[in-house]
Amino acid sequence: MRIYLAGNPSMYDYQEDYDRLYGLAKSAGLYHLKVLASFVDPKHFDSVVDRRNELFGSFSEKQEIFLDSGAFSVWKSGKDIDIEAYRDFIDERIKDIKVAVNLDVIPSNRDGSRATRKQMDIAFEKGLENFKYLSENTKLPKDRWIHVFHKNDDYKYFERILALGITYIGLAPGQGTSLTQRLAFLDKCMDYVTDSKGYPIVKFHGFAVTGTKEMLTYPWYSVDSTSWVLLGAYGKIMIPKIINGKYNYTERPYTVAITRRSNAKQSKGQHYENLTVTQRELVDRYVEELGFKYGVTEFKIVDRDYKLKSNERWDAAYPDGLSKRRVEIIVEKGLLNEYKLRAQLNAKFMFEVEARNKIEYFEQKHKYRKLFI
DNA sequence: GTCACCCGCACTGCTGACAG
DNA sequence: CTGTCAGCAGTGCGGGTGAC
Repeated sequence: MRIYLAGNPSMYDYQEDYDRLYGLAKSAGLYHLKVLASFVDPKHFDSVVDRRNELFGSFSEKQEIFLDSGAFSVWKSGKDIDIEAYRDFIDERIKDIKVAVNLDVIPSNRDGSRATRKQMDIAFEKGLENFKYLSENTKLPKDRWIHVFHKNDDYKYFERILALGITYIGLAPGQGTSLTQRLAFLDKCMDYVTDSKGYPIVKFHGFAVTGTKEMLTYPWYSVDSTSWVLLGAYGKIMIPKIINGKYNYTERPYTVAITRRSNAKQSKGQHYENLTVTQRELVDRYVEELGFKYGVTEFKIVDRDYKLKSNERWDAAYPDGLSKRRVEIIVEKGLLNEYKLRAQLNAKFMFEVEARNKIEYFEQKHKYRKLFI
């Protein structure tokens, strides 16, 4: 399974961040840094390529970019994507694109009402037309185009998709739905993309498959995940469980909140400061082994109209609700005060999952959920 | 003709919602 | 956490209007 890192484009603003990320991927035994970029944010795509170029020279195989068309988010904003612009974008950057997502047509109405069967059929056919157009009119070969099957799509569409010889299918369980619903959707999809024994018959990609549970339950060819950045943004770091004295990357990791501003501090056991001495030692060891530092951060209360210095930032709330605010002073950069560093540390977990979660894992474990129940 | 006032328009900046 | 974007308020300018 390939894990494409999705998420905050500003992760690639600085070379040192890219270098550290690549270093961590390499330390997990991976040869490629895999990144998901979206057509709607060309700057993201280009800065990822620039950073790679700076590290390895003008062209290198050390990176794979998964290009998302962004059809869903653009549709949500009420706009349309120009298919010719998408085609040109791809041809201009063909060297750096490993795989691209078809410009799918979203069937449901923007006001949230459910589309009729007829509207869905039309949207599906339109999506297939786009697939045909893009795979025939760009330099990207057909087997590197993904066609997406959405949460509310009719399962009969799978037969059409497969009959057209599409060999890479995206499964989109949808955001905001519960884990149970997501797993139910994916179980059903497995009837179409795997054989009777549960082995994949085509490649399939899991869109926004963020949880370890989903990642490890199905024989994905690839997934994309934002959890490394998001957890980092929420002030958390991912620490692998230790089983028989070794780090384990097939179980859900501990997520430990470490920032002093974090609200998770109140919820029991989740915050670094609430861990037992032994647990804390394990976290410290992991952080140190990966070459990260906690850093030093201090707080002070100031007037509302205080002007921040370059090493300062506002803390979330106004402590007295009126004239005063709290400022965080970054004395030394580290995991405590830099979300990018936390995200990088979290990416290491992803890299290790990917390095271990080869197809053999599924063969040995005899795959997907249905068989476990 | 001059002045005060009003209104529309473009622009700026703030805020909240939302996504990655 | 950070960036983006829509929506809204505030500002400032120019032109039109009416009172004197």
